[in-house]
Amino acid sequence: MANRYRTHNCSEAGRHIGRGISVAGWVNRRRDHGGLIFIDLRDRSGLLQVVFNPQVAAEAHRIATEMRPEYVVRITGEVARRPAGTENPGIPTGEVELIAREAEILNASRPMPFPMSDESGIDESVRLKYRYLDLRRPQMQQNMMLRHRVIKFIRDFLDARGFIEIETPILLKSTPEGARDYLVPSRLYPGKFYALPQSPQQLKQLLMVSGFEKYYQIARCFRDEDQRADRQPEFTQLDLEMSFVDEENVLDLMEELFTSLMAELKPEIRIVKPFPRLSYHEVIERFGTDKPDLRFGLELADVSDIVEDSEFGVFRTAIAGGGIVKGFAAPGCADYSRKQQAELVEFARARGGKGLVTMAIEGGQGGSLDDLTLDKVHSAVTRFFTIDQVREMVKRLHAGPGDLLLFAADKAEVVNTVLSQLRLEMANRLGLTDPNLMVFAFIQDHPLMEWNQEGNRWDSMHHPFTAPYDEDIPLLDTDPGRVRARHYDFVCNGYELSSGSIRIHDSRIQEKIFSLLSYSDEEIRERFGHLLEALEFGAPPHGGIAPGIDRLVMLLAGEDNIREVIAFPKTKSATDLMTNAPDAVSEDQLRELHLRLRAH
RNA sequence: GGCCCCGUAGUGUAGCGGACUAACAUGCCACCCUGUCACGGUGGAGAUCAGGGGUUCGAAUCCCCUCGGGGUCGCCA
Repeated sequence: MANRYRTHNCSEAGRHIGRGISVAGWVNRRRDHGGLIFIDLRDRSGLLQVVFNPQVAAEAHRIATEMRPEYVVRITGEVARRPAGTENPGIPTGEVELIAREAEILNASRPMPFPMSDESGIDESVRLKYRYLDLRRPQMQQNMMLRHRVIKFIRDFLDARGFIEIETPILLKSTPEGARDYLVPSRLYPGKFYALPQSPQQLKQLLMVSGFEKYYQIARCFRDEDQRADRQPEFTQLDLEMSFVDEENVLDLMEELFTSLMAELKPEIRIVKPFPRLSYHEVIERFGTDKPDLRFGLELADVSDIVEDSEFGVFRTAIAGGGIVKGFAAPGCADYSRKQQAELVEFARARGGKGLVTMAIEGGQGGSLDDLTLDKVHSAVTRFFTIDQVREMVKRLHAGPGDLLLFAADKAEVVNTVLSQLRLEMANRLGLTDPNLMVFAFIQDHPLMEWNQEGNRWDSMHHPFTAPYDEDIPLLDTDPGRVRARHYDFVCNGYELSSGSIRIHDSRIQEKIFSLLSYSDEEIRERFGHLLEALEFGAPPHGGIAPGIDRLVMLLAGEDNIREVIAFPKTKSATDLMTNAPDAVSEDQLRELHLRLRAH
């Protein structure tokens, strides 16, 4: 698009040698030689060197002396091949340069609060305060473009398969279960509130009742919970729902979508096909978490049966108290120093463990277990075990000489939390987290409900609309904890990318679930009446999934927090450092909304 | 809500009880420089050491509180 500002962008210059062009952009760098001045001009497409020669264009040269980094300028001149020997192989346009004839400063700039080019760590609060400048940096520009391409790919992919994108409201009714809602007070109805969607869950099910059959939406979701590196108060999901499908249809679609997306956008990253499908119980057992990083082994193993009769009181007590003892082997780490091992113990304590038992097996890697003697087992607690017990443990962990064995003993949840994190830590230390490998996997067969000790009732593991397997339905009356959900998680490299399920389309089963969850008839009618009613008007069997876009783009971009792929993210404490939101509002605004602030 | 890490010129760091009148790099300003590309050279300005309180003869440095940023457990159907 040629206009009064420019005829071409920087990256196109190489194709117009010998011709006159105009370009516009930001001054990336100025090199003033007293006579000659060089400017690296930057626009979205890249860099182009501009030469100002006082003998070629005195006025343009004079203007160039006033230019400073990040000034916005327009330059007209001729594209020329650079003199032999002065080419710069470091930039794509390094073969050519623009000989300036005419220059105009469109806007000046104050000095930058932080460097645009330097990749070194700038305090994130400074970046967030000047986010519009942070986004000017090439790295952030790339992240945003990648995000755009991911979303564009998803839209094209689903459109080609007959999906319809439908927007759903941002102002909804609050549903107190699940995450904490963001609330919006109603002006017209004193004392009443809208809630922002935690996800368009119920709406997309209703769209299935409407007969759209294949729906999707790039949906903004809001959850008022504490933040993490991979969690923001508002985030974006690919929300998707289909009618007349079973699990395989949804999972196959996901596998096809993500396989083709990777091939198109990140061909250099390897993936594993077909995507592994593992049961919930299996991944908890093997990895201690429901979102395992499958790029490496270091699998956990339960050794409770081996050590329950050992002389080691800590293990015996844990097991006697209903707990377990699990461990895994860190290959080649038997030479960890006392201090390094103490670090690991501290790591475990910081994550809720009472401690950690380390056991170094002396000897070269690959050595035989038969030669193992207790004096080659270096641990503070070696004396409590027989050589047979140690051999069994080593064998159970698929370990051998040269390895460092790590054990935790406690309630199962604590052991799994500690060891799953320690597993990631050791993988990082051992360099096993390959950035060019993404292992997508599906986790299935979660329990439908879990017992809530404090509330003395059953809670949904996922949400109350998840269907149980048909064959497990009788268990709803006898043993609800054993009912398996037609639920699936989609995980990648230790992140939960997505949750989904086949939904309940039978109002009687839906009512039964609600009553098991200890909702009163009135609560059910009040909160879910519209959904139950809808299920009575010819609701088709349906199911869906909702991959998190932020986490996906984060993984594709090689970033380790989602703020790097969100244009204007909030801090860990849910504030916006640029606009200073949230902020107080005027008394007038409050009055209009029928609100009065409580003293704290 | 718990635990942990961080806060020193615009930016990134050093300094970790006295030699600090706070150093280095970069950025900024001025001057010099016609083939640089992280251009080079000379000179200069720039810091209530996050804020408050305490310990000490003496605090950027040690302790406590607060604020801000980050990580994590709980939480996130």
